[in-house]
Amino acid sequence: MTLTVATWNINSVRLRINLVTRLLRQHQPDVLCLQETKTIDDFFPRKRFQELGYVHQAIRGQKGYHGVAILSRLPFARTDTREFCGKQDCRHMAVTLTNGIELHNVYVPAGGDIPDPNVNPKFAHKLDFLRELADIFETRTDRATPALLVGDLNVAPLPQDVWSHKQLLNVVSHTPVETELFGAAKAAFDWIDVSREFVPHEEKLYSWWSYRALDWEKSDRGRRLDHIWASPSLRGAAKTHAILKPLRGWKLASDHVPVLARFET
DNA sequence: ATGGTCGGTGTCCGA
Repeated sequence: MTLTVATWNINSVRLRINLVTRLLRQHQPDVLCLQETKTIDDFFPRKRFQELGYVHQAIRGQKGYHGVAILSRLPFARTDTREFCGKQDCRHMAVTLTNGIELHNVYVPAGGDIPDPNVNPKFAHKLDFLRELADIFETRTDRATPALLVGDLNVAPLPQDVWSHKQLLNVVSHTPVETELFGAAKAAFDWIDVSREFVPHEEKLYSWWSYRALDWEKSDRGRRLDHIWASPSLRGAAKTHAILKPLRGWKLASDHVPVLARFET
């Protein structure tokens, strides 16, 4: 089995379809997981992906906000979507490939600005979402199933996943309550943090740079919000990994860059 | 300590 997977918060798939096709041509992943597609399914540019060989498509979008999609050259045995926190927003899509790998594409709520669930319902939603993410896999008994969980998880868990650990401890995405719940979700299925299998914890590693910087590259105030998790049954299977930082410099860039990994068993 | 920029259901909301 070989599988190359890519995840990218695209921040409007219709606006950036040309960037997506450039990524697919250059890197040719088998499967691409998108978040923040920001379109209803009727307007999703299915044909553009079909033309590039990504004929297997699992799409779940809504008007204006959120939205996830899995575009694949490999066929699906099944597709599934979950409504986290009892909400209808489109934040999860799962497929099982015919090679047996189960793939979850997740878009965790950003959580708003104020890191207090008592005054900020968006932050409360984010914490609930992370708890549910832990619960789903905690209760699963089929630990042998090869599985991947990728997406914009909107948490930078490690001190070196942000430009300043100290200055971001009270900033949503890096608060202790978030990183603890993130850790619990990760531990619930013994998920492997694939990016950190390749890059030591002591090294800075980011996948997102704010639009608000005058010069994103010069200030380099990034965060690692986008993740690829692999189940323990895939330990050692990840052979290559990349976070495509140069794409942040593309014209009309998303504020997130793609994360890629290649698995071989 | 603050403000800064994006995209879309656009003169507001979510990120």
